[in-house]
Amino acid sequence: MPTPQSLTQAERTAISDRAMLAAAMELILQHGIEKTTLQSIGERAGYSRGLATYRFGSKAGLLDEVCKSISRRWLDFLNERVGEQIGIDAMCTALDSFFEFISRYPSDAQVLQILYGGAASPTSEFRQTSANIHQRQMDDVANWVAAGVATGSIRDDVDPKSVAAQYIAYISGMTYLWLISSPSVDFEKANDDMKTHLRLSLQSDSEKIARSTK
Amino acid sequence: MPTPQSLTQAERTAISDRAMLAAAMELILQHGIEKTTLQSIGERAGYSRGLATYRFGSKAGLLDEVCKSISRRWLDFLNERVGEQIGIDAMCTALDSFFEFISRYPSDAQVLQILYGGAASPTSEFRQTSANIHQRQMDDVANWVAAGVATGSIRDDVDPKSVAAQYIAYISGMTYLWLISSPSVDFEKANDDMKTHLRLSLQSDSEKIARSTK
DNA sequence: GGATACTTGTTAGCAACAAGCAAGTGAGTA
DNA sequence: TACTCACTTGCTTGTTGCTAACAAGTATCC
Repeated sequence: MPTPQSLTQAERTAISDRAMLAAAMELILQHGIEKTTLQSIGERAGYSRGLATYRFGSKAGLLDEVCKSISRRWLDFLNERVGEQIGIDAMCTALDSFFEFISRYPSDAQVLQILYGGAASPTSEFRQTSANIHQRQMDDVANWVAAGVATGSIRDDVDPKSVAAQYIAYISGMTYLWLISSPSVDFEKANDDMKTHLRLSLQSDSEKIARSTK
Repeated sequence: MPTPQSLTQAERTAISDRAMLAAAMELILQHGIEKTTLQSIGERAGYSRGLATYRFGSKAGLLDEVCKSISRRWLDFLNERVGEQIGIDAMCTALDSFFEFISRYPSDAQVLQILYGGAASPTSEFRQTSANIHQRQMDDVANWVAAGVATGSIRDDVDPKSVAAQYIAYISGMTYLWLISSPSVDFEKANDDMKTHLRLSLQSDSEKIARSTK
């Protein structure tokens, strides 16, 4: 048994793991992916130059973990807010949530987008991770749309999968533009306009009447 | 003066330049950015291991050139097709053109998207290039929208810059999704739906009547 | 003869792996 | 319960091959 001031093996790895993921995020944000070295990550986390390689196997393995770790936080954040909503309401809430996430945790959002960019390279070992996350989000949106069609709030001639692809593409592209040219893109205004356009292009006629007579 | 079978200095650089850019594209497509070496580019182009470094100064310099070279082809392709169109017509034609470009020159489109991804990294020396290209495209779209508003075909309560950002974000995001998960994204169908949604959300009421009575 | 395209020599830094060290763990014994 | 000793696991250091980048040299053009 470890003494009070000592740690179990599991605690030691948990601590070093968190320290290294945090260090990796800082360094990626400062210097980008290619100039972030496994050596600097280990040392900034307070360990030796070799620990990052030992723990994550390779640079790609580490980036994959950072990617998964941030994605998990984002998906939890999103689910908390969207809850059981469906249809256009869910899509609008998700847009608001995304803007809130970007405002509250800009570092997380920036690093995630940088990693998604790196995942575009063929043979990138975390391309699959990015593809899975995007696919999962598209599936969620497609379900919201399908449910909206089923309950009559969304026009029945829209294809849920196609709308979902457009919606995720919009968010992904908007985040990219925000990252590479922050000042010239008014994310919040674009989101507000997007919500208007979502209603204009997806809402069923009956729903339009119902909402206008309120 | 060079003999018939010999070449002028300008011709020599033009030839080696083209050969290296082509080699770089092939290698990036096969192995991704980080596993593409300046040595392999020079050698695949039929030269020594050092020429790529000598000509482009650095790896970032070379990637920047590849990025600019493909972007130029795409923008020419687009301008040929959109011509003097404005408003929703220009936006729809641009969507069709983009799908045509991706279908006819998939390698160009893939490499360009891979490079845009790499440009997301801070300190990436071609981040500015990507920002400029995206900004220029957004400005063009904003002008189309503004012209559409001016001629009455687009509702006058839309903000051209905001719509332009959404439109470019959609194309950028869609290309990313297409790159990382080709089979599950039906680009053509999404584009067709997008054209419908553009009309539903942007078209002015007078234009809707005019088109429906045709 | 000078300038320009291109090649070869060299160096510092990196990822990745292997071998070693140190701290934690758990079964057996009394 | 308390101690021990073999074993496991976290972590560090030594090393190698590869790469970008630069400097110095050679060949081709002007």
